[in-house]
Amino acid sequence: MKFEISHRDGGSSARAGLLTTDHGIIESPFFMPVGTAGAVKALHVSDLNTEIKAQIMLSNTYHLYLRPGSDIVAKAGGLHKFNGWQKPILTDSGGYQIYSLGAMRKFTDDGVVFQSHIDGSRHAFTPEKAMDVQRQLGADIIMAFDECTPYPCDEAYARKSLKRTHYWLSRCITHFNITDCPHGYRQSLFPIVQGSVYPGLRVESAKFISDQGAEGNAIGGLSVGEPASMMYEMTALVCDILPTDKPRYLMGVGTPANILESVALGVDMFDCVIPTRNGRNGMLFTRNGIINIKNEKWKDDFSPLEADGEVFADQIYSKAFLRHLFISKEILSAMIATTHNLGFYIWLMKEARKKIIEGHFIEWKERMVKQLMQRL
RNA sequence: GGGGGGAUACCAGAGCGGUCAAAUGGGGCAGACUGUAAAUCUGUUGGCGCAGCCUUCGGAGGUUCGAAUCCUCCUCUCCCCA
Repeated sequence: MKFEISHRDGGSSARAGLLTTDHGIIESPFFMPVGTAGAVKALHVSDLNTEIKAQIMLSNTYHLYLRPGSDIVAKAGGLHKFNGWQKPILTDSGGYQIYSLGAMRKFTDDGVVFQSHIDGSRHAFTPEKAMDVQRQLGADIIMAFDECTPYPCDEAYARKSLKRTHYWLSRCITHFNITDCPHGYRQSLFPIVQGSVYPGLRVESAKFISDQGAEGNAIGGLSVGEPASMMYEMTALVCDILPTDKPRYLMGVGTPANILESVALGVDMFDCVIPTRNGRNGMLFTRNGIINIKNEKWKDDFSPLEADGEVFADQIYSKAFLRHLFISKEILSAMIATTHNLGFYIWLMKEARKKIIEGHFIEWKERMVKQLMQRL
């Protein structure tokens, strides 16, 4: 994998670059649509590729491990062959999913013992296991096995957890280095900075992560309920320490505003379920602001979803029609909303990149943040 | 013609003397959702000067301290037999 920064914004830490993988080149900064179980919900890979023009998708180790099983995906020849997506893929290690299980899991220093949310069966994940499974799945970028701390989280626990995440990282790297991708192309391992909302821990973690010399670095444990200002503060702190010449990935973020603010801080990669999940629940992100398409006010608004939108659904469908589909619980409602929202997110990243290259990202960002987050 | 049910809030449908402004669904309206246990979940759905009051359970009377709940008549419905 290769990362080359071509442009830097004058008024912020934003940068534009190219990330090269064995499945293609990605223009940064970029957003990764989330396809938890190997598919972006309500979407064909052809639409993700041709219409939405996503450059990379994200998938999940935890989910694919439980179902259909990483051996099945490996037998298919890896996730790209299994789901038909030929561009780059990133898999999350499963740390976050297991954290989300709440009472159904238990962390130990060796790893995590958890129960499947599907059938309650018991499983154990260790750093080595997370590497093995991700080798089998065959994503271009794989993530270290970490513990995502909740918010709030007391400092003592955050410190203990951080120590564990760092210990696990060492084991991930060791195991990663003695294994190979069984599908004949290269994979990169990204470590994850933790430390909750404690500056001291974040700095310590960012230094430790930087010292690993990975091809890219991630910031985790944010956007878990803390105030946005705190998230930006931690992100800024960490970005100042992480290597400049390596891609930075802010995990799980976020709203259009969150993303633009973080791009300004020097983040290159994002993923979030908001455009897909909220889309399925009737929330549309548009260039003028946020729409709850289920609201009565749209019932006779026959204007297109997004007059200047680049995705076919933006032009073809009206707000009133999409509202009708949602109210009628038609499957197409989820497809249209997902297509629109992801199209919007990808467009937003492309615009951000353009503004960085032009050198006036920050002014544009200020204007967009206000505009994009207002409720229509 | 004879016999037997039933009429409850937008709809369906509980309640069968006080704890009922009235269960539960659906529908309506609104909100939430940030490395997806989510095509999910939550709130709300008679009125008002809203920790209280007012008007509601087909209509009109009546019994009772007190009725959606009991009695009488009326109206409308549904079912069975001729």
